[in-house]
This record gives sequence, C-alpha cells and structure tokens, in this order.
Amino acid sequence: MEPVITHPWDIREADAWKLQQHLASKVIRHDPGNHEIQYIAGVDVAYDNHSDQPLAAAVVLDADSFGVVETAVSEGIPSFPYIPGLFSFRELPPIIQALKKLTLSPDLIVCDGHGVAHPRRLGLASHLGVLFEVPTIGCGKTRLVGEAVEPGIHRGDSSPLVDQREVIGHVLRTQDHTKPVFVSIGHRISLPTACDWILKLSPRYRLPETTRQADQLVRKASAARFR
DNA sequence: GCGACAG
DNA sequence: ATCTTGTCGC
Repeated sequence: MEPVITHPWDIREADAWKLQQHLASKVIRHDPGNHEIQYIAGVDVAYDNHSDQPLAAAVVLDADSFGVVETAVSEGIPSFPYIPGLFSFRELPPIIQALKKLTLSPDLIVCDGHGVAHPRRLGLASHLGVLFEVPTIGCGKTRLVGEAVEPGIHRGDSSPLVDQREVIGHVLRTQDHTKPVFVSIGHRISLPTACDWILKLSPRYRLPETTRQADQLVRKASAARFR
C-alpha cells in the first residue's frame, strides 16, 4: 500500500497549519459509488517512555468475520512532539510506514482519533485518507472540538457534534450505559455510513475491533522492542 | 488573560 | 500515550 501524496515531515509548526488548510480542501465527505468493502484496517501508535520513539501497528480485518488477516509494524521513525491540533504530524510517519508494509490494500481504515472533527477539519483520519486516497473514519475516545448533548444511554444512540454551526461528527454510544465515542468523516465516506461501520465493528466492546486489535498488537510489539 | 487541548 | 492482572460487580 503506497501513499498518493507525500510531504516533508520535518516541518515547522507554522507550515503544518498551512498544509492542513490545503489538504482539508481535498477531503471528500460522501460515500463512493459501488464500493465493496472486503478489508478494514485499524492503526495505532505507542511510544517508548524514555526516547519517545514511536512504533505503529496496522492490522487488517476481514469485513465479514472481523478476523485478522494481516499485520505490520513500523520501526526506526523519529519522534515529533505532541501538539493538540497537529496530532497527525506525530502519528502519521510511523503509521504510513506500517501501512506500506502491508501486501493487502484496505478498503477502509479506522483511526484512533478524529477526522473532520478538528479545528481546521483535518484530523488524523482525514489527513491519512487524503494521502492514500482511501476511505477513512475517525473514531476518538474524547472530544477535541465541538459541542454535543449527551446521547441516549443505549447502543446505537447518538447526537450531533457541532462546531461553528457545522455538524462535524456524531457522539455515538456503542454499548449500553458505556461512555460514547466520537465518530467523524475521515475521507471518502458519509457520516451515516461511518457511524454504521463503527457500530458494526463494536459488537461487544466500547471501541471498534479494528482499534482493539491494533492496540493489542502495538502494545506487544513495543513491549518487545523497548524492553 | 484564562481555560481547553485527539493520543 | 504511559503505570497494569486479576478481580469485583451488574
């Protein structure tokens, strides 16, 4: 799997802001026609406590069984500091390297973080989607921007996440009486379809299986490498 | 000026 | 993000 667009990652904060503004204009917020989804990928990143070196894991699941069909991990990627709003500049370099190692091409990628639910509408999921020209969904555990009323307490209940009078995502309850997740369009998908997938990918736990599998793998890989 | 701030 | 397995409770 190869990115369609590449950038320098040794970029200064001032230029990163400008780049986000440019890439945000390329985000497609609707479903593609006749798009069969066979493989869904999940990605996650862990950091070494002392060197702060990142390690990303990419996991590909079969869209019907949710079984893991392929995995890959990155290595030797330099770290970029965590700056709210510039999260993708910290996590994408290792994630891209892991994705490039995959032999299968995912038809959809679910990210641990936001898509357009971002100050400049280019969170991690959208940034990744535009670079690879692949459908992506942002599924965050906490809010970055926007306001929403508390959704109902049952699985499937949701409420719109609004910022500057624009609906930028949905706060979705994936399990009864469990804290909701923040779903947003990443790229090449509609918000309703994104929510359908997140709900379908979360049959038993709060977070989607893609995120859970990627998290498990990255945790083990980083424990093995940074010990 | 103060608080908020994906992972 | 990271500290951290089994265990108590609905």
